[in-house]
Amino acid sequence: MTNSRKTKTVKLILELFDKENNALPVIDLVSIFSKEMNKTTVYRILNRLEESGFLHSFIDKNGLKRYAKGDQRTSSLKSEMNHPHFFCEDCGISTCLPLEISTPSIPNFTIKSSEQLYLGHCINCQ
Amino acid sequence: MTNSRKTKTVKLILELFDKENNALPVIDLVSIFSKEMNKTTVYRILNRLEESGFLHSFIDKNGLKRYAKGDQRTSSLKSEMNHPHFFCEDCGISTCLPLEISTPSIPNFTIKSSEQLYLGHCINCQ
DNA sequence: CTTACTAATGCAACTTAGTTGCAATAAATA
DNA sequence: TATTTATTGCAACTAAGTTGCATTAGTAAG
Repeated sequence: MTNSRKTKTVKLILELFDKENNALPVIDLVSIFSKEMNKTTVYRILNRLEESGFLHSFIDKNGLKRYAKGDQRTSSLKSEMNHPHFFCEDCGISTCLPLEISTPSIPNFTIKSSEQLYLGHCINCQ
Repeated sequence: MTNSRKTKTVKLILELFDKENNALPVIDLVSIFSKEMNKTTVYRILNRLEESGFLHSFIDKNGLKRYAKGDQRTSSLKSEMNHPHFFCEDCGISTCLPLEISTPSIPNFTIKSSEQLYLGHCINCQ
């Protein structure tokens, strides 16, 4: 955490993820904070928070980048380590799923990691 | 197959996928065929070929749309029905993996389908 | 509590993937 | 061969994300 300054803008984003359990698209965060900071700043802060392990990201069904809290790389919690995400086709929310991913072994391929996205309906959209 | 004309451009794309077993990004197809057809045409033909079930698509790790042959929805081949894809982090090729996907059941979620992408190294990049 | 250093920000301009409207073209079929 | 209309080309657009650079503001040293 050497090269990391607790600026006002960083604090705002950290506060939001403190209470936000879903994975949010960057463009949504840009508009949420459009009054407080520039979109470039949002992109760069998210990038840094991912590098430092506070957030992780994935590409959703629409090709949009989403961020959620937690470190997929170094967490000691197995379910956090490399988990699938869920995407509600009705309301568009996306969450982390507390499941472990089993990596298959396939001849001719060396598999290092995976991205798994489950699509369907969340509890509010049944 | 009612509303589908065998135009020169459609034939070119069908021919390519006839010998292409990997999943190709649309932008690559656009540049491959830049002499033969407009990029709008490429997008629209791919769209139609997916609707008609000749191709299927997914979003890759970079958020780019890729197409590969085969129908994920109605195939009688189980491995073709809803399968994971592989993405080589070295050379960027992407292929379908002949594996079945097991959909987990999770309280509060109704899961309809999934997108699974495995990342690593292909046989040429070991 | 100043000063100096430099990470972080804002802004504007840019890139890249993908989309849209519309007039022109060319398959299909009658 | 004529007619119908799916398909195409083109140009202009949208939307997500990136880059360069001058300015601002955390932070740590004095």
